[in-house]
Amino acid sequence: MLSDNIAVLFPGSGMLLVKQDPGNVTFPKNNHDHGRCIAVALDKAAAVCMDRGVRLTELRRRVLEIIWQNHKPLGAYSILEQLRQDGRAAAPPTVYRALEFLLEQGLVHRIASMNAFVGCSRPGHISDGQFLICRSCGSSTELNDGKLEKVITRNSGSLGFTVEHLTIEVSGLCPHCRRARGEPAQYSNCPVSGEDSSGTEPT
Amino acid sequence: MLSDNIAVLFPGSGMLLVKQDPGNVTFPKNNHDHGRCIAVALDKAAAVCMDRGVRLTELRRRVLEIIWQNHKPLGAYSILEQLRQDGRAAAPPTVYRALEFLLEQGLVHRIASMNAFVGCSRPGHISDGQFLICRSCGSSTELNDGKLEKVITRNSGSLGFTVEHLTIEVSGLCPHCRRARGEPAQYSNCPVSGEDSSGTEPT
DNA sequence: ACCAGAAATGCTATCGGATAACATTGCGGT
DNA sequence: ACCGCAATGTTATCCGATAGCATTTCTGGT
Repeated sequence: MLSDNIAVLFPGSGMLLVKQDPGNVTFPKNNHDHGRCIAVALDKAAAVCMDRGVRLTELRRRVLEIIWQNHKPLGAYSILEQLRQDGRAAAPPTVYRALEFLLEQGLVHRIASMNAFVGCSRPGHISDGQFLICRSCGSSTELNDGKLEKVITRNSGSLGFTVEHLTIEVSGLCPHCRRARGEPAQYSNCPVSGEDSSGTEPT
Repeated sequence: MLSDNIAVLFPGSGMLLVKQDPGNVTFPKNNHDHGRCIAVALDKAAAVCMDRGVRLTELRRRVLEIIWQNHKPLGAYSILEQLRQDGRAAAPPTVYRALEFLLEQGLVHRIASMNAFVGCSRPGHISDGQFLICRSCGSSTELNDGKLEKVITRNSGSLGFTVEHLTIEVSGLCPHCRRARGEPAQYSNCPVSGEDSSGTEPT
């Protein structure tokens, strides 16, 4: 586990010490200090960009800030709308180019199942991550389970398939929404039954 | 492993014996008998629908057939175009309603990362499946790894998250395309390094 | 300080993906 | 034959994404 350092930068050194996002250690709590999430994310982003010699322009920074306004994946046109509310001239390419940059730098993730974008909780790390997305409140949590990625890569490899990119998105109910519905904690209420495992190598 | 039975139907019994899709036991070969894939898929679909008392209309059947013309996920508007080439009146809702039906019956899958649709290799089974999609040739293979689903469900559950739907899509290079590029078999050329596993319970 | 080239942004247009709302057709049961 | 409902046709509209080109802004070299 990482220690509790806040974004510390060693420019040009290729080294970067970052802090775990407090909102993502578990599922984001309704009452967490989200201002801190934003501040940390923007700090980390500045650090990563400086470290890599790329430019976190005002537009890009602002788009990142908009995405980080909460933990819910946000559509490109919602971002566009907010840019316009800033009084800025903006068209779709404005947003998509900023997003392209942020994706390249690993500062945001694209949630394919929603056509939306969410802040990366571990910028600077190269990983596609896994996402738990609540269908009720829309919040998402990023996991980075290296073991899971290895298992998939290994099973794919046994079929001769070379993995380049993983999309793993889980939709369901987060603990808060489940509790709000009076449903008890449970692991078994999943329609995805594990009835077999054909198609993959036995482990 | 299932025996090699071809689609056998017990109408109304709730039981259905189906054959493994020969094109999907491994990654689809370039020279496999795809006509058989199509015939089997359409037979299975008819069986599943009869079994469930739902109607596989001519339109729905045709859309399924179009999707099964190969193992490459197909966009809704490509389907639309082909329907029109049939001389049929068609607009987007025509396609999307047929797709909605086929998805509900588990006859096709939606590939979120491509906004496209592909035939289900195990119709009648309830599973989201996992997909290996070649970025070079576009072909996809469906896996159904119950263990993988269980691991994800369990890890999510340990965070209090109830899983309802899994999206697992892997993009990369299929064995045929990799070979065509002269790249040797390998498991390690994956940018998704397993550097850690923060965010999930240790197993 | 200036200039040239490159990077970033502005802008227009267009395409693909998806759905809402309502009209019409067709099928099954009585 | 009639009714009711499921399925399809039709129109319109919205969101997501990108191509292509013009303009501005930044950066590095002199």
